[in-house]
Amino acid sequence: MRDRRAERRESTRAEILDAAWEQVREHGLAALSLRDVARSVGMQPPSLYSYFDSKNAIYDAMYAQGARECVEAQQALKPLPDDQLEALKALLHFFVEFCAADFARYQLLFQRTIPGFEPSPESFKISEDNLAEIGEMLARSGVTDPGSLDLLTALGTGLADQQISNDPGGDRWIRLIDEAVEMFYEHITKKAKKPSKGRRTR
Amino acid sequence: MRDRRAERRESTRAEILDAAWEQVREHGLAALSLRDVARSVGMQPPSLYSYFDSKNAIYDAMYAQGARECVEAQQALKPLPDDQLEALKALLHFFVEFCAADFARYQLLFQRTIPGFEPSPESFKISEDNLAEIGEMLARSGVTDPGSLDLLTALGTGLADQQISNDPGGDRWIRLIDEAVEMFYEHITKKAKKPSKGRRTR
DNA sequence: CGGACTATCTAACATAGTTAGGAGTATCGA
DNA sequence: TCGATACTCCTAACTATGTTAGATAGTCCG
Repeated sequence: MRDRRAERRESTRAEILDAAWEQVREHGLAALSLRDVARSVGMQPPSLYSYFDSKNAIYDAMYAQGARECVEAQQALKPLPDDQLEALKALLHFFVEFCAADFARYQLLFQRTIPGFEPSPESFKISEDNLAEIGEMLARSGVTDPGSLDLLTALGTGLADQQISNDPGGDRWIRLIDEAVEMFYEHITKKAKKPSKGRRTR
Repeated sequence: MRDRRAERRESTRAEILDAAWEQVREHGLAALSLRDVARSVGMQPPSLYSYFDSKNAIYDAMYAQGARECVEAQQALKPLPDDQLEALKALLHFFVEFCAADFARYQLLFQRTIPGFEPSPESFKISEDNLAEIGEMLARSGVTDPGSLDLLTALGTGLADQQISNDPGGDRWIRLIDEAVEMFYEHITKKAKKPSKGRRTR
């Protein structure tokens, strides 16, 4: 049975990634040490290279893993409430809470923290597809024009960033999500009514 | 003249910091290499230790420098427009553009990117005082309650983060600042009119 | 059993931050 | 002016990092 081998290999890979996540959650994303990872799975450092081509390959696998977790968490949202306002609230809650749940993962997925590391096209595609789907969800919730989409994105990332940076474990910014979405929703509905293109204000 | 020495020392420190900034802007904040810095100022690596206690001490000095730059850029805003809406716009423009102007500086000041580095109390105080002053400015512009302040903070950091992460050199999110502030301002003025504490919506 | 494949090891290399200790030079008090 | 002091800069070396090369043992298949 050749599968036995592949299976064992895959499980060792997973073990290594688990150890890496633990490391990274403990000491910071950029502080990942191959030697410590190796030690914690009972190997010598060079042995890791049978499973990953480099340290960045490990980061890449972690990125893909994190992105897949994001997809899963997002699937759990479906079906979205019919009410557009509620749907938006649900989406933003999902995003902020996903980010706040794991700082290292947040950094890996959404910040350019590690010099020399960029997710591989395959890994990045997971995020990209996910983003596209969120875009569709938003479109179905009435957010169509690019500007509004950017604005909502900024609002979401801002809430997530503040939450995880300044109140990890708390809910200071999470509590603001509903209010923020209401503000945003009122704004775009008003904008839709009077599409005064040439801005006259001031 | 003992001053001569101190002066020369100070100028060498500045030279080192300049080299460090260049490094960091080129290769990423976390990729700062003492050896390269030393080489670029014409020294051997250990010689840097006459000027800074450690690599983190260099980061700390850079942090202080960045924070001071932030203070300066902010002073240039005064006097703020009397009109509250315009004042808020000016403040957010200042912040987003300050962030977008230098990614490495942004990371150093506003993200926890480097494991093991925390700004020293003295350096952090610069940021803190600055933040306090921004708080006052906002209060004078009508943003008083903590929730609204947090909301605006999230909006600002979100715009800045999206701008510098996804459109460096462009103005995609900068263009949204005015709209975002208008949205926010309308929201808080409306909230002030009917302070319905117990939320009844939904 | 023999041969291929694979996982793992040890040894070693380059580079990183950092420390120790010494050589040379400017500064200051007497 | 002279000797002591302090300071700057150096070389050498230590530890830790990611990574490569090459050898060794174990496992699977014909």
